[in-house]
Amino acid sequence: MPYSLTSSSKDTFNSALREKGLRPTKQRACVYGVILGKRDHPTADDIYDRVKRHLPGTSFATVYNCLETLVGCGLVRQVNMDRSPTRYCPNLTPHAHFRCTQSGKIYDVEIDNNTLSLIQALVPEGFEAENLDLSFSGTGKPSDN
Amino acid sequence: MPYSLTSSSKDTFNSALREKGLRPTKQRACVYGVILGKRDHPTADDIYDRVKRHLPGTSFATVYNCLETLVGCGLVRQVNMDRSPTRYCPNLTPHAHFRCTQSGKIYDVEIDNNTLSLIQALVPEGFEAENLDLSFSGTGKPSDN
DNA sequence: AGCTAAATTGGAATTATTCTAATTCCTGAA
DNA sequence: TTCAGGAATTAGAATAATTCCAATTTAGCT
Repeated sequence: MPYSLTSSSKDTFNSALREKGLRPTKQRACVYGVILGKRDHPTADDIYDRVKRHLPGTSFATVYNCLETLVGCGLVRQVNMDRSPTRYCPNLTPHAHFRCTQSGKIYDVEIDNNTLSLIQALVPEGFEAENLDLSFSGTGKPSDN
Repeated sequence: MPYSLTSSSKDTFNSALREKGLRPTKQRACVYGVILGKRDHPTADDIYDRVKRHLPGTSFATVYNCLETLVGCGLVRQVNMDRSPTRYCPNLTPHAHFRCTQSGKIYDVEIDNNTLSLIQALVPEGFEAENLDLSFSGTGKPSDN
């Protein structure tokens, strides 16, 4: 049973890939689907497990390939926290991350426009920032412990 | 010829370690010294090379151990940019980092107090941030290319 | 000086990720 | 519709950064 995307996310998916001349394969759709389906900032490993439930033959290399492709198409974001395995996130709005050092859980943190523009203004003259990463770590919700 | 710290940084070093009941060994002093001596955000590998020039017998494990200790004492900061090797920085003031994707160089970026407090205010109710990481990547100074 | 815990050492182990070469799959031109 | 050629996937090997481990050395007390 291949993973089924909703028709709206399938459109997003198809056009993002076609725009880059890439093929919307079932593996890519599945990887995208599992990331959209459970927005818990899964690692490549988590994603591999979930994808295998839908497409049992899928290899690790394919999961990594698909993730790279999806990131390249702007469909998902990579979230790197310290040295821990990379996590993936379908939230494309500008936002920060908070990691609870006790539970390891990662939460999205909204960035309001005012703060966002002040942050962007930190970049010195002559530098051009394409990417910004903001993350916090500390103790999270009491329910995490 | 063991690395010699200036007397003021030697004081900082000694008291930071003593405060935690740790010993100010020559390897630790040397690792701290090379990080202070060339503030170019070196990797563990870079640090290893530099330390070996002063204390030839030093092992990789020791460099990692020392770095962990120094970070734990608050003498240096770890800088993680994406998946690249961890870098180390003796600048303890609140600051962000900018990585030039062409040259790989990392620059410190000051954060003014106003922006800093707005960033801290992003952390939701009930969460307690101990750490904040802000980094940019993009094209840096023309001289880098 | 001698004891004890802390630190260092070299090398093996681990872990996430990337690479490689072979195979399979799509797509579009004939 | 077939088939050629590029794109994607696959399994497994390779890599790179970091951590672990057991043995040895060192430093700071008594």
